[in-house]
Amino acid sequence: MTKIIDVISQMRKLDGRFPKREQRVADFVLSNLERATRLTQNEIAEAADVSVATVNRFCQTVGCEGFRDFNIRLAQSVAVSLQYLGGPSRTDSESEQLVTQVFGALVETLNLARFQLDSEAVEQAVSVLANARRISFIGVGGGSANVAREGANRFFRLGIPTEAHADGYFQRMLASTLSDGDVIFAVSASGQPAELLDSVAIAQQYGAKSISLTKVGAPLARSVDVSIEIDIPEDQDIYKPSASRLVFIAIIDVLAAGTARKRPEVAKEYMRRIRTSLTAISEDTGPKPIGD
Amino acid sequence: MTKIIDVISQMRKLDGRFPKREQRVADFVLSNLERATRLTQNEIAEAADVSVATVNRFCQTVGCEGFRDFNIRLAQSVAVSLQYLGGPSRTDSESEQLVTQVFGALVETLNLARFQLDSEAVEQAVSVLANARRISFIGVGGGSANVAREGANRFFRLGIPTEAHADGYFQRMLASTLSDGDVIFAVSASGQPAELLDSVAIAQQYGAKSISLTKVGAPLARSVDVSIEIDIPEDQDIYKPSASRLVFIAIIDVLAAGTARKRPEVAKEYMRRIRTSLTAISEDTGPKPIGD
DNA sequence: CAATGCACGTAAGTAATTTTCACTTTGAGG
DNA sequence: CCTCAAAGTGAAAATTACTTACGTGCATTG
Repeated sequence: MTKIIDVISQMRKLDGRFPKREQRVADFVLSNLERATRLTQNEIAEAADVSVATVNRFCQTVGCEGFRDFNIRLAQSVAVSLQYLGGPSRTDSESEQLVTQVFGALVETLNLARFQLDSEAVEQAVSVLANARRISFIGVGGGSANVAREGANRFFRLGIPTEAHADGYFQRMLASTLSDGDVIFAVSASGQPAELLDSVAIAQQYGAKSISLTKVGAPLARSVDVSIEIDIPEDQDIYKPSASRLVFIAIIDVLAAGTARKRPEVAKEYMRRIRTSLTAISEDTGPKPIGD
Repeated sequence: MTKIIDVISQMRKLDGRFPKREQRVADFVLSNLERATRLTQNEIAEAADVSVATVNRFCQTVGCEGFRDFNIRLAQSVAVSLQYLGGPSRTDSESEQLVTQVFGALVETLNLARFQLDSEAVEQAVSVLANARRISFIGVGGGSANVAREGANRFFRLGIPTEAHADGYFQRMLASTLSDGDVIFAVSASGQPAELLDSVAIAQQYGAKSISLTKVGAPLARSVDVSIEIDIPEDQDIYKPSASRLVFIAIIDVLAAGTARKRPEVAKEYMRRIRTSLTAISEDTGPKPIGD
């Protein structure tokens, strides 16, 4: 059996060369793509005025195993096509384009970042965070400060005392109150602010562990115990949003999820609930640790 | 019958609140999305170790008419998701898997949100924002307050005076100082906080325009001039990565990008000024993300 | 004008889905 | 602790859908 990736193209390819009655089926399906998706074999047969068997044969001609298979593949092809077509008979308005552009850029950047993430660093960071008695997130400047707040907002839900500060002086003072078992988590898109470098140095001096989330090769990255580094091409077009903050927040999410998983009181519930598309979509590799 | 946009999100939304046996089905399907697509009802029942009837009921619980319907919808959702998740990256390491999971979920949610965005509302919001003399972002609770800050952080770069407040009393007082030409922008995941509703009402009373970013059908949404509404699977589970905030921020990005487009000269000049004020601080003068 | 091969529909056979119904569990209120 | 109502569940019947086998007809070719 030939493995067909996209039934719609396959139908188009064979269009005109189907046996007479099967051609009728093809005609009907191709001109009623969305509707055909919801119909049964019988209904399609009736609509195209052919026998049920012909419809079934049509499915096989097209490369599917039978109607069941065809139906699923058609639904998928249609769903994918609709993405590109932006829905039935809808012209993209300016604002729709805007939305598509911005979201597209974000998704693209997220994907890019995903493959840059050093999983070893993530693992180390998670292990530090999971054992933290207290986590102080620091960041300066609107964006990074917000990411720091987001971090505090996320980790306190895991039962770890957290705080976030954007004030450079306060950060330094705070750092000097940390000690063994505490963690200082510095966020910076540039990785250069002296406040952060100072604070990290002070915290380390008093025995706290340090983690940074910043760009590749930044001074900050070199000064911490665990460094998570991302190189995101900042769009020079000022009208395009910078995706870096979003990526940072996504990474915070990853760390939080990983930490939750490591915390015993949380782990069980977490394991049951956390479900995301990718593990599920890519064929499962082994017995799952998840079960009720 | 409820109109379901995306069964996967729907399943996630209800995850944890299904009847016991149906939950088993949900668990299985969510962890084997792609595979589930090709299985029959019987096979799924067997795999989840429940009766066929339960599987069928599960489909209805999720908002589908029956298994057939569910099967098709699932196939479509999966197909769409696969588009954005890139190739099947074989990851063995646990932390790599974690990264993929979290990022995958985020991307999926972003994608979902994108098609929900009412472009007309976006257009209206942009036009209001572009003509604003001043924008006050308000939000309460960790997440929404952060989104509000993010909004202020984004729009002040376009040369519009902005501010963000998370304090309910302050919000109300602030609202009473607004007037014609000002804009109050309320952010809320739930759309219910009295602080926000009050503030919006007060601001409107004094002639300010109001915009809200919240969930579909929320009280807040009904009380404003321009409402941007999104229905994302609520995170009942605090251990799950919360995509909703990310989506909100993405939408803020869209609005900011749209607004920037409407006032090109102004925005450019302000961005330049901000950039120079930053380069004065750090030695690096090369192009870099504006605002740490 | 056979003989051959393909196309097609009918109908039988098989499988999957939906519905029904009776039994169980759960939880609220005595 | 009991009782009752409501909700959840599986077995099996009923329905519906899909697949296959088979025979007819039609066109092409030798």
